[in-house]
Amino acid sequence: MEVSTIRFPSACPSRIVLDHVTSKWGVLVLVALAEGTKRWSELRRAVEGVSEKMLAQTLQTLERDGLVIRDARPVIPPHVDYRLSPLGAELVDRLTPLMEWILANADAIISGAARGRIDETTSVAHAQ
Amino acid sequence: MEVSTIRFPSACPSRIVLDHVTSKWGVLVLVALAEGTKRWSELRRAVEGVSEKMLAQTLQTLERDGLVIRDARPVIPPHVDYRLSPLGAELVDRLTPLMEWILANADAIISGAARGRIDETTSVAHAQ
DNA sequence: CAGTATCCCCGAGGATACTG
DNA sequence: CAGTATCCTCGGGGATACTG
Repeated sequence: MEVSTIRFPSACPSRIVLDHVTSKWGVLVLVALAEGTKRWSELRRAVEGVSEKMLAQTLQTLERDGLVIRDARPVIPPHVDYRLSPLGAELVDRLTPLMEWILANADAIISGAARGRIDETTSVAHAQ
Repeated sequence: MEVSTIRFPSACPSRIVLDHVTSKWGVLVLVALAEGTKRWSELRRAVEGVSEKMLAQTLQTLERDGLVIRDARPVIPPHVDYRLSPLGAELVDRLTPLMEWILANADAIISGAARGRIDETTSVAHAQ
């Protein structure tokens, strides 16, 4: 269970990728695509609250990073599909457990019940 | 491997927690604390590039969420320790695989080599 | 349908100075 | 040492309008 010191030097590609992935909409888009290929309009609905500009920007970033694949079919009306690349799928595999944990624990955390969980392992903590 | 539709409704506690965790410094602080208890000054060094204001703010948010425990000892000079709560440790368990993956793949992603990995599963993709 | 193009605002976040 | 307090900037991100 030793994590052996994960370091993120500040001027490092890892910081950039971290920023892309943890950008406001990045995680949500990636998770939405975990279900499979989706069209633009489906994504807009799946990622509740995202604006057109932000969806476009997020998708472009993820595509440039090689995490998402854009498949535009030259028909009228336009038909564009987005899906995870193999690399993106790997990433989402690591993202999903995190998302499920957050969904499962969010209510307790926000309601403040989390402080009740500071049990045996805690003693004099945060006397503050 | 079916993820069975993870949904994040926009007006939901899960979005708030997600924002806290994926805040610019949230992930980095949590990962830094994965190694164990750390003092303020150690965190400042461990989380390279963080300002005092942002470190304080991030720690306060994480503490309010019950993910981090603050242990202030009333001595002079002041001595304050931060560590993960049991809940925070659970979260970090899900965070660590993600961070390690990002560290391992960041260079390839940023350099653009990622697009080379679009192999057999891809065919006509992103004619762009 | 699937996007750009613009304009604009607010607040996340940085720099600096100060304190118990 | 471990923080506040204050000021200020910059760009993330929203609203709206337009297009192939």
